[in-house]
Amino acid sequence: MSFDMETFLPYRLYQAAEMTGRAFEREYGARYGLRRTEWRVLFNVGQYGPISAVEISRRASLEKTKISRAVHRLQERGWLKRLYSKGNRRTHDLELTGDGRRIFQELTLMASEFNARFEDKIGQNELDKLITQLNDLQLLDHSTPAM
Amino acid sequence: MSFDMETFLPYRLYQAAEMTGRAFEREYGARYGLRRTEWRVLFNVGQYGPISAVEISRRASLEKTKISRAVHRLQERGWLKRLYSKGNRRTHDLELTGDGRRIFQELTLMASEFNARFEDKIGQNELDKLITQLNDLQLLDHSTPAM
DNA sequence: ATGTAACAGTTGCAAATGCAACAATCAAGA
DNA sequence: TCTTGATTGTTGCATTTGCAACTGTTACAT
Repeated sequence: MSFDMETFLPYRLYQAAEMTGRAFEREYGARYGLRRTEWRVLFNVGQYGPISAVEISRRASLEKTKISRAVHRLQERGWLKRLYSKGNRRTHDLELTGDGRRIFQELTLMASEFNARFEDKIGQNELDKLITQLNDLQLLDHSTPAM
Repeated sequence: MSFDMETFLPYRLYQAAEMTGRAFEREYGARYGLRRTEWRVLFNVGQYGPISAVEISRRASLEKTKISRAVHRLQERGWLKRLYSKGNRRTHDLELTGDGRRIFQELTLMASEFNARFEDKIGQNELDKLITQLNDLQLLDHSTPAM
């Protein structure tokens, strides 16, 4: 009876993710034909690449089938390539192409401008604190089933 | 170059929402056959009902087609009913049935237990502040297309 | 009152997603 | 070596979603 849904974490976070995600999508979506899954993969490869799909999955909490499909599409566009050089033939690392890096730079610029819009609304300290706490949350996620 | 994706709000929030949402889903999903959209609607009707679909859409940042479909399914299960009593025939309020209220109580119990697990991990204040700010921004955003 | 726009809810359909199953590869012990 | 189990990535298929278009209703300006 005393429970207030507005304090319920999954509900709140979904709301916030939905609002910010859609807002950002309106900006980049018009410019590039990028889906949300695709820029998430692109960002990960851009920032952490060369990196494998599984590693992206772990980092970004993305399902591996999503990644697999996003990689194919990004590859078709020539923004991403696979590195088969490793000894392990189950996996391969992913890396941005020249075009991919160019898009990545533009996107990160948009992203930091987007972030900046909230910084003065929330206050840098609160934002930093929140992000740190969200990072800690990830450690609690032990049993990712099919990812 | 100085941009760190881990500070990017839509990315971070998506991760956190995904992690917590899935974790909670593993608990209630086994017990009831509820999808995420459905419990969101159920929660809103339970807490704010009688309430219309549009009002839920505004509150919960849920697309109205999602709500429409979720309402149909919840109605089939007998957890939710429509109130046609109002003068305005475009819309109607939604309300939980007796069964619906029972489920709602069980779910809110699970939800507050779930929250309790994270209480010391995340600052409710920061999240509250963020959501409030996001809500304020959404009011200025008149171009929400189909919601 | 009448036409026009806005609104609430629904539906059609293409696209995205989730989950299980799969093939290929590797690891590690009997 | 051989076998069992894990790992990585991919596909098949059913379900869910997003977006636009639609119906029916109301508001509102002229």
